[in-house]
Amino acid sequence: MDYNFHEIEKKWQDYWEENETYKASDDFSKKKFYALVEFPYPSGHGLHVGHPRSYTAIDILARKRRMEGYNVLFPMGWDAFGLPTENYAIKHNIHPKKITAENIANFKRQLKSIGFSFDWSKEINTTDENYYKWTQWIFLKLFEKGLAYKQEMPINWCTSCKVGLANEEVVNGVCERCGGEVVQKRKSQWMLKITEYAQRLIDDLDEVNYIEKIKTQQRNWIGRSEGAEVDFALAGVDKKIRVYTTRPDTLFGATYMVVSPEHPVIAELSDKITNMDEVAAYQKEAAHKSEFERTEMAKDKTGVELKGIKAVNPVNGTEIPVWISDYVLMTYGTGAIMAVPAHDSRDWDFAKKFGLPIIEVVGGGKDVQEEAYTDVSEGVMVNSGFLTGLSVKDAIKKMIEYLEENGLGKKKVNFKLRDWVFSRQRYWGEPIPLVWCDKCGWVPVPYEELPLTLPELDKFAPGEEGESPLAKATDWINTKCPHCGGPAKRETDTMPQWAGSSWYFLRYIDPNNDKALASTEKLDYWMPVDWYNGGMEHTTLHVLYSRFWYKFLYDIGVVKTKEPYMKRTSQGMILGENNEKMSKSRGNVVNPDDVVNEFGADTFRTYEMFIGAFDQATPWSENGVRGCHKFIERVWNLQPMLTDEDGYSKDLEGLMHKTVKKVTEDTERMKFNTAIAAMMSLVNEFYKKGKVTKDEFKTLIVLLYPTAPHISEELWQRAGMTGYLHDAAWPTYDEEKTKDDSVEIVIQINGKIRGKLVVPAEISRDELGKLVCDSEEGKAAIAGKTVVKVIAVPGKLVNIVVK
RNA sequence: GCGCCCGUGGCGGAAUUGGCAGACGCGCUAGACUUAGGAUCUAGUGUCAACGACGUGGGAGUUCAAGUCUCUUCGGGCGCACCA
Repeated sequence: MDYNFHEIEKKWQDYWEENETYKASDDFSKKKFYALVEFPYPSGHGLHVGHPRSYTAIDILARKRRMEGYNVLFPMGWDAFGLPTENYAIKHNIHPKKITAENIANFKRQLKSIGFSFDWSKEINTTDENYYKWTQWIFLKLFEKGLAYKQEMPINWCTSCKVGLANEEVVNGVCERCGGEVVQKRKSQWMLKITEYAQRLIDDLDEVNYIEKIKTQQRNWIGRSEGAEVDFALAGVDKKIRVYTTRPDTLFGATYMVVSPEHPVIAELSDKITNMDEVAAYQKEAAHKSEFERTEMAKDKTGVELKGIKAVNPVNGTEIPVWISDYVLMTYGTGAIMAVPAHDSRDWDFAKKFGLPIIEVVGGGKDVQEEAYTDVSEGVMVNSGFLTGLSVKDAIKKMIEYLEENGLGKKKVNFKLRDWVFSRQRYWGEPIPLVWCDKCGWVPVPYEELPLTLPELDKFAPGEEGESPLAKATDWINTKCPHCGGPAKRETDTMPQWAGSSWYFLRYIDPNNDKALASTEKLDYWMPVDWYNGGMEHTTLHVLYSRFWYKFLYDIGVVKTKEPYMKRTSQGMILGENNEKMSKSRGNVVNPDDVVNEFGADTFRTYEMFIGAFDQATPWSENGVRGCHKFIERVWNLQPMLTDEDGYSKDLEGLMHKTVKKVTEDTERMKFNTAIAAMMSLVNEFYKKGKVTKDEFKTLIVLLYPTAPHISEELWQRAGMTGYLHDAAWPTYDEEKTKDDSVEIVIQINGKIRGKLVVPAEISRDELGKLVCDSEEGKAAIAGKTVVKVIAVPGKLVNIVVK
């Protein structure tokens, strides 16, 4: 009766597949549970041990929900458009479609070998024409509603991928994907107006149950701030410069202005500016700096005064100089600021460097000539005319009222979030279904002509200047305008990888529908996703983008809820044995195939969950894997200890109920490591006794089933239980029976442990105190001293304070 | 620089509301068995000058009682990074 996991795991994987055990039901009268994990990008490297950490966790929850009577949808698919495949295609001159198919086959084999309870009948692939037809459909809807627009603008250009990047894809000034240098390049790009949804993307976070860290990151990324726009007149010129400030209260302390080097006012005033050569040189210098250099330069401020120009402070009429500096960004606010060096550290640095005046307007801090006073929660306004004496909070309110009454400015909310750069000059992505007609402008490809499929090419590399590979497909490009019938050209840009993943969870619901992205009936039943787990790295990319698309689909009536995901959790990273990030170059990569072959899928799954706290990074340990394998084998070897007795034996009844409670609760809290520890302890108890009743064994393997499904099913069958384990119900526990009749109480004297006493569990505070004081241990401790106080905590301890 | 999280044995990590620190696993030690193995079972395993004392990065504080709360400091991680 050796534990032959190869045989057992194959047997049950085949059984589940043949019988479609985990197929979601179309019975919409049942309560539903939509469990979702991020679908993988099928790279050539195969599955990483990090993928199964997320998948096993949600698989455990999906299996538990089925046992609790839910109709569960737990699907899987492939996010298969993307650069690595395309780069491989370019290098080896193989069609990306072919590479994608091979990679998917490998991923699928690996996932199946681990025994996840995916409903494979719902499998999707973002590169399927019948899938991206609907990605294109959503894009056309966005275009129709004015949320997609083309604009010439400076974009983040990855010099290595030769592709434009969204702001979200630039990390520390380098490409998020390849680490290549990112420079600014002017290009005409398709943009999506995610900014129009900024406020709703913040507000509706209140309605969902994401872990707090994710909510915070989303809020920070959207970056809402409240303040005011203020117009500064220019002396002797009929022109105004508008600034945005979150601190209108400090307006009396504005001693100069700064506009960004790209600000249009500079060109408009070029005949008034007396040092235009110097200014132009600075503009040129700023334009040549890459994003990386601009952030590197953060320490030392540079700038040039616009000589011949003076602005007028609207509240006190003072004339103040105007400067240009690249610390002011054209992409935020109005591209111009009022500088208050006394209460802003950046302005302070600039003022000190260029000898500009510093006027204190909020009192109560240190000398503003020495340091900017920015934390003004306690401050009171000084030198500020009608604001003097007010708190900062009241001063902000009063100043906004004043500005609005006098037509000098108004209250304004700003966001850091920028519109989403949606064009990629690449082959392996969804073609943007638009046509350029010289007469009609941008015309959408008619819905009935979707999908607009990729043209067949034999070379996939982008042009040196970054033009799309599609630009070479002349037969494909030249077409007729759907509107006027005249000659027209297709858009050659494709969509970014985030397009397909922004709505994939909707397609799972109805993957073969050719009339709609999914039927309304099915969408209404299954949405929203009940529990979504994935990596932290997708918080400001995928999660934000997909929430935006979902809200748009809500607005046009496709879906009925405001938010796609009710709950979002995140797993920690699995590191190499040396505590470093797993990577080929570090030589510390663990291949899931090797673990499954040597120890089996059940051991692999158990270890993935036992490795450490689910949300924290933890190093891999082969000895840890062996420990879990030993546990699985110990469960197997309980078989000869099985008795014919029914029910729980008297001495283990409490422990059985406690274990059911612990595993049930810990699973819901994603404390998988402690749930497994509880099962290990239970098995240890069975070994100590040398026997286990049928019902005790049954409870154990039901609890173990979500974590280690193959061995559990096998043991269920071998023990002669009726039916199949996957049809069994999740065990219940009796709260009363989890409580012991008597408990051991710790006796403390002045906080030090001096003894222990077993007392009845149900006992009042007073009784407990008395009982302990009257006990031998208590008496001994008190002897010869005065009792000052007795603190009794039922079920825990009694602390006697003596003198 | 700002914001958030984390510092617990030789290691991974436990510890609802402040209430026996170190569950569970690894490793280590000893024993049993034996077809001699990376097998299995049993027992032990925080530290020390050891019937006691000390112990959750360091220092202070609140409390009858602190890993848990407060302040401070050091170390590590993540996020944002000139966002006005």
